[in-house]
Amino acid sequence: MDCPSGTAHLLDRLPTHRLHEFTTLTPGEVEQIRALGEPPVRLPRHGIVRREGEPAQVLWLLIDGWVASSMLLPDGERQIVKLHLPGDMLGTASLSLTHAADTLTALTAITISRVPAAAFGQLFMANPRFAACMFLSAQRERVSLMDRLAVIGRTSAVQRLAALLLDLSTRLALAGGASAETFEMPVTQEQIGDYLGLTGVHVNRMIRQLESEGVIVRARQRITIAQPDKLRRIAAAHDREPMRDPEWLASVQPGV
Amino acid sequence: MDCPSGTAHLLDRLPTHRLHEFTTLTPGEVEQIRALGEPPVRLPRHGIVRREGEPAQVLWLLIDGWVASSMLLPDGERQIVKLHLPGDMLGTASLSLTHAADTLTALTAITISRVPAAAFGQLFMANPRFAACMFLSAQRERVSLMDRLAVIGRTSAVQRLAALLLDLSTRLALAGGASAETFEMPVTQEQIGDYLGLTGVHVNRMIRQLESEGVIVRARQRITIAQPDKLRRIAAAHDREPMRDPEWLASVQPGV
DNA sequence: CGTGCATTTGAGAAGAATCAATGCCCGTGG
DNA sequence: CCACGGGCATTGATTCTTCTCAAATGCACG
Repeated sequence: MDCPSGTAHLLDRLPTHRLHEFTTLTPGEVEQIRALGEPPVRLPRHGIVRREGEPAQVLWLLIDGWVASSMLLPDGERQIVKLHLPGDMLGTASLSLTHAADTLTALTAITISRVPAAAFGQLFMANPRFAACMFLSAQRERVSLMDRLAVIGRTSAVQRLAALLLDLSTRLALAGGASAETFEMPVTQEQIGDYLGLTGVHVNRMIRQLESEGVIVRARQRITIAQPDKLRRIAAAHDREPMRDPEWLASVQPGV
Repeated sequence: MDCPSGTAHLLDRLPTHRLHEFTTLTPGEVEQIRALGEPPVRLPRHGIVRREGEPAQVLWLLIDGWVASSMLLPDGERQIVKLHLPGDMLGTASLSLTHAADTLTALTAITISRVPAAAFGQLFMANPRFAACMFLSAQRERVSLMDRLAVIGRTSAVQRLAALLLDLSTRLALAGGASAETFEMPVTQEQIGDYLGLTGVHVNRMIRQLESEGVIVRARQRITIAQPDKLRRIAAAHDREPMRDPEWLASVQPGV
């Protein structure tokens, strides 16, 4: 309709599994969400989607590639707060602020579609089912952050690494359908350190430890979880089951 | 109307500053929210509001007292994920799950009012302004957790302690109106440790360090921040400005 | 076939945990 | 009114994990 750039078709590649996490949205609703996005844009690795401190009234749909959400501390240290995979919405947390709290950096070449907060907000106010999904999604992200807090605050370096590997494995499996025992990890060890609250050097030692114990196998940045059970035993993380179709959400009929 | 217990009037004491964080709700809307709550109940110190793993489709309004939201790790370690103050809603993150992720423990004697998720959900679906406030509130909590992740992952023990003291001070100030340079901290040093990812012993050493440097003064559990600027310099935390009245939220008229 | 980023390895230092003992405050019961 | 007990706070000595600094190696890409 109003898409001269010819990249709008890329939006069709947007993975929708995250949209159906709490209830199955209708095709019409999914289309409404897709329609929020501006024509997708590609960004190279290391490209910056937006920097912390910038105005926060925007968000993005991540169609392809990995993005890190990170925060800079005054003393120059960096904490990676979340690793975004395709299908994720970026920048939603900062919608609650005037200025963005996190920096969004492309870890690989990426394809994203920008969504103005106003457009998002209008759909939110107009479609309660969409609103409920976004609300529950935000709450689910809170739980993930709570889990991460527990991991970083209370577990050892190997445990943290194990938790990360398992988390990525399950999230990639949800996105791809298959069970992701082997996957690419397009991040440097220093970035893993920034994610886990460790130094890159120490991350290296922990990786080699898991490797030497035969728990994982590596070939370049491709990781294979050779002994999932052992890895789970090390990580000691919780299984979280999302609440699907709570009665109050299911009680409203889809608008279209 | 249907309040035989005689404690419903306690709901009038519910601090409402958290409800007006993103837009000023009408008195009618505030009343709708209050009406969600069942007659308030008191619980003694150490009382457990709900345990992790229990069904999650409930939440609570905290009318008075302090509550810790904590998670237990398989190896017995505890992480306190959030300290709730009066006016907070408890249990909202776990609404996205079938089983609660966190345990809610009374740190002082408390007064709370239970809200079934169904009642909350119905208001959410019926009133988009309420929904928007709850959504933004959840996103704001995410930002807080992100900040905490950065603090725990990337800063030293004193810095973490300083950040906690400042956070409590500002939150209490928001609740009470006054600038809270002096306040009661009804938590043991071990609980502070569980919150900061440290041991109680080490928390003690850090407290005494701040004390010996004259940054804070203590009398029992009463803390006075003697040198706020110095404490801020130590903590190196970010100021976060909430987004008030985004256009999309303001564009919908209050129902009543 | 360099050149530059990332990984790997080692040695020593620092920060926080652990273990253990002592002190303090306060409520309780004799 | 005072002795007693329990929960916290405080302190010291020691250990452990992780960081820091530094150097060497490896790998991909132009």
